[in-house]
Amino acid sequence: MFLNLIKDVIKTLGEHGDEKYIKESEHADLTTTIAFKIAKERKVSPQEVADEIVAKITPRGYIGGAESVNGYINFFANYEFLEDTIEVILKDENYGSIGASGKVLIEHTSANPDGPLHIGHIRNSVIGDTLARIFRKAGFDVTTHYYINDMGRQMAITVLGVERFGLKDKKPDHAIAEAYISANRLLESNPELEKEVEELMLKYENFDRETERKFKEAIEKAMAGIKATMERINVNHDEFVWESDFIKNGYVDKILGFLESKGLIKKERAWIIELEGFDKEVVIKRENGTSLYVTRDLAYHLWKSEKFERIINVWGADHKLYGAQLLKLLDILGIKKPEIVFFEFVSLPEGRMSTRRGKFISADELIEKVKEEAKKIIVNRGFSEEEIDKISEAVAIGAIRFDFLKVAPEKPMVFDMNKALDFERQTASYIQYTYSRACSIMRKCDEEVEFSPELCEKTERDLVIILAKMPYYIYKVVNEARPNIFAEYMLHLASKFNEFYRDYPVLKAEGEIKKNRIAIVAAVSKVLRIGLELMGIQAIERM
RNA sequence: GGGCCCGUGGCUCAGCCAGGACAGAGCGACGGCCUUCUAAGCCGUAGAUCCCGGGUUCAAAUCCCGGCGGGUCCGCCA
Repeated sequence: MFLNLIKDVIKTLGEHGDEKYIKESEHADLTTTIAFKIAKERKVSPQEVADEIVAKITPRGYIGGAESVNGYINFFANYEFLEDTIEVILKDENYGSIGASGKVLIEHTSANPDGPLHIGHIRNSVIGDTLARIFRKAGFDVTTHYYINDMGRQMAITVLGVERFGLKDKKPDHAIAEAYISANRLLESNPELEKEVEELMLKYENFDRETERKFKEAIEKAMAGIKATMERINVNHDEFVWESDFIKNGYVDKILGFLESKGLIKKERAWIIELEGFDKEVVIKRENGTSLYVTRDLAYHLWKSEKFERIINVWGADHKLYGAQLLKLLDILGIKKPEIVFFEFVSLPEGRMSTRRGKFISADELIEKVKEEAKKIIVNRGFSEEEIDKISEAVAIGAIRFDFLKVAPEKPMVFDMNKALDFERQTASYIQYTYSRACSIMRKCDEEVEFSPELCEKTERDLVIILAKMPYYIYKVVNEARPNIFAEYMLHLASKFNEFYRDYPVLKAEGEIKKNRIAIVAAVSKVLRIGLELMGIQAIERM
């Protein structure tokens, strides 16, 4: 809805209607700073220009009025806009869609199957999964991928570890991690075992059946655990793609042929490509004839480009240089390039995490701890055991997801367990609580719903405007791939509703006023529910 | 050493791309609000050299240059 308001402002402004200079404002529903730009060119005061523009324009569509203040041109929505907003929200189950279309691939998480997901992976999952949810809502046909790096050195070491130390009887991904960590220790004190690792890798790439069986078994164990964790935090993948598939299906050969035909490959002993603008050359085939990660990844991207219109990868910032090289190579080959969403590392107060060294906080551990803390809060509220478990699980998962989601991807994070467990600062439960407050009102009334914009007080009007903005934020996330701004939006909405809740009684109101407020509460609860769902956070009706 | 990212009240963050209306939230501190729709809520007070120094501009947290601090990358690893 808000997007329509922006369109109407652009129409109203005519030749001065540039989206870049149209902004949200605390002084108006929308404002433009275009007069400042024009004033600069003409060397006159912005106020003059703004006055001049306002005098000329005729408000169109949803624009109820325009004013010139200090060089800003402010726009206000009319009653019709408010009315249509509530109507659309109450009627449209798919509120938030912006009518986008096309096939989009989002690859995220893709953690090596050598242990459980840790809190760094969670950041990737949460960003990726939330983007997927929001893109879907926008209207895109989204497919999500988890790319399983089954061909790496770390997998060979894992297999070695499983062979030497076996697997303990615990959650399979944790058991795998233990074997992997032990194998790394063993390797450190016995460097001669390197040969064994190399041999495993070589055999795997050459499809030695027995080796394949061992790898597959270890990987599937790890993935079973990883999948269980992801399911718990509401992270879904449509497909799990194995790196080795791209050797088997011929795409690696295809990409090598492509590169060769472009005359890019320098065949020394290994196959090397020199890339303009990069210090180091890229090796795409080892001396022993095997492929490298980048080779298979190029093949994967060729495959992606054939099937999808838009490709998004969610990667850790440590892959930035690699990503730039990949994009450059794809560019040279004329293959559709992915958009890469980089996120900075999550570290612990004592330093960076490492699965190999066993220095990490697993997602499972975090979930359990946060859940215990959440339970403490509701244990004396008269809920049944079952309800307590359900609510604390929903609250814990919400808290974890929101904690990662609300921080801009480019910000490095230092994870603090005490803060993760502090429910005073948990903003997800604030939104969930706000939703259950709205639900509580809805449960207690069965009156008619009838929205009357002219009856709205300031807070109520503000609230409706915020409701109207949800599709606009979806539009922004889809364009900027920054899901944190959606989290911000949801907080803003919840906060405004709580203000309304305090000042405007619903059940005690009468007549038209009551019907009007019920309409507002109904719309708010719906938008909160949809918004929470988009963040992968459960909307709970009682807490 | 070079590339990239980050540096905003005591703490955690938003705002920076497309410069403009008093730099916004939350936590923490202090003070208030439950015979009234769930107080996991609300209101108020205190608290900011927007890392530092230059520059561009009528106007800089935002753009440019130079520093400082932290992170990260620079494998015939993935």
